[in-house]
Amino acid sequence: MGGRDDGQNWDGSRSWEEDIYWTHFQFIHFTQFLQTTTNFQQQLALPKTFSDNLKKKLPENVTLKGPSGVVWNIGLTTRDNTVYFVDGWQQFVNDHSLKENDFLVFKYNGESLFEVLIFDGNSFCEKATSYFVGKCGHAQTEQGDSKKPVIEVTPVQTKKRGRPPKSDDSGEKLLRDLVACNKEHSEASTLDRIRKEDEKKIAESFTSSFPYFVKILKAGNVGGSRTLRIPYHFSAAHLPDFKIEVTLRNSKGKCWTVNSVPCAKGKIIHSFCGGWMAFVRDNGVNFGDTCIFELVTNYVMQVYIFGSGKEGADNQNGHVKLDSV
DNA sequence: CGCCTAACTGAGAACTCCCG
DNA sequence: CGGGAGTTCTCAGTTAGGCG
Repeated sequence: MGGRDDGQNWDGSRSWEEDIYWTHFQFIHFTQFLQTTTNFQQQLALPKTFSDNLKKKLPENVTLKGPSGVVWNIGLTTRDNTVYFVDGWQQFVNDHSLKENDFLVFKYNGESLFEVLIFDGNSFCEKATSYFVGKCGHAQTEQGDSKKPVIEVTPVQTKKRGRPPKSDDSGEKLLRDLVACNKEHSEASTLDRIRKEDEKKIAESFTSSFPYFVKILKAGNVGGSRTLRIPYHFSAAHLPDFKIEVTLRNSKGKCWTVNSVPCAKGKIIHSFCGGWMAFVRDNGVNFGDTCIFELVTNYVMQVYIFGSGKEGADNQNGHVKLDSV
């Protein structure tokens, strides 16, 4: 994206392709590198090409939506024909711990919303912590009085089903307490909503040419029944209606064999059981951790583990573990 | 709009295995 | 042989969506 090397003319005459792009495309993307010479901690200049084509449509206040789904209200100002993010931008920078050489990808929806992806300028990979801002106590929300980020309240899933946690369940209560300790916005969301939203966001942010599913582990997955239910659609699409052995492989290449059993009458809904606990133990997986299961070949799954719910004391420091084990 | 059913999930009971 | 750990199976509960 953004590659414009064909010497187009930006002083008023646009090619028809450009005209269609700027007038008809629903989403416009651009990137910005953060350089201390541009004083990015205080403000961020929008690309002139972008603002020249859009500035009449830009409102005075816009919304930045970070990878975590949390949104920030940002004020715009124009100086010397350049549009800047100003009011609220500093908060966004602080909350995401942005530093020099990081680069951001903005997706503008044509109204007032910019969705932002954040990349580390050294590793050229996305900043994993950006997905947990505002959820693990990382965001300094109390600083910004009127510009506190807020959890965007959206329908979680088109098919949100399942039993809510019992109020007196000790395991759930423990996890609920842990989450409450680590996040600023705990009052607004039920544990299930948070979990489903997280699963959805992680699933959306994770891309693979292989089929995959995301699970945030509950206490029962690593204790209790010591099983892991595979989502219906994944089971139906990729697994047979009989018991199989699935190989789970971590990033070090170490493998575990896990029994995958269809556990609902007449339906292909698999659960991991035999061998699952060995995988949990050997990889130090705890409840609250997020696992991505990527089906790389027949019954061989690459597993990525993101620790988020465990070791609450660690997370209070703002260090979100991102270890694909 | 209300009812009904299918889809989906979590929880835990029941069962099996293994080790001391 | 008993107890604990691990595995399998079933049930209860919620909700989206179809239908009258």
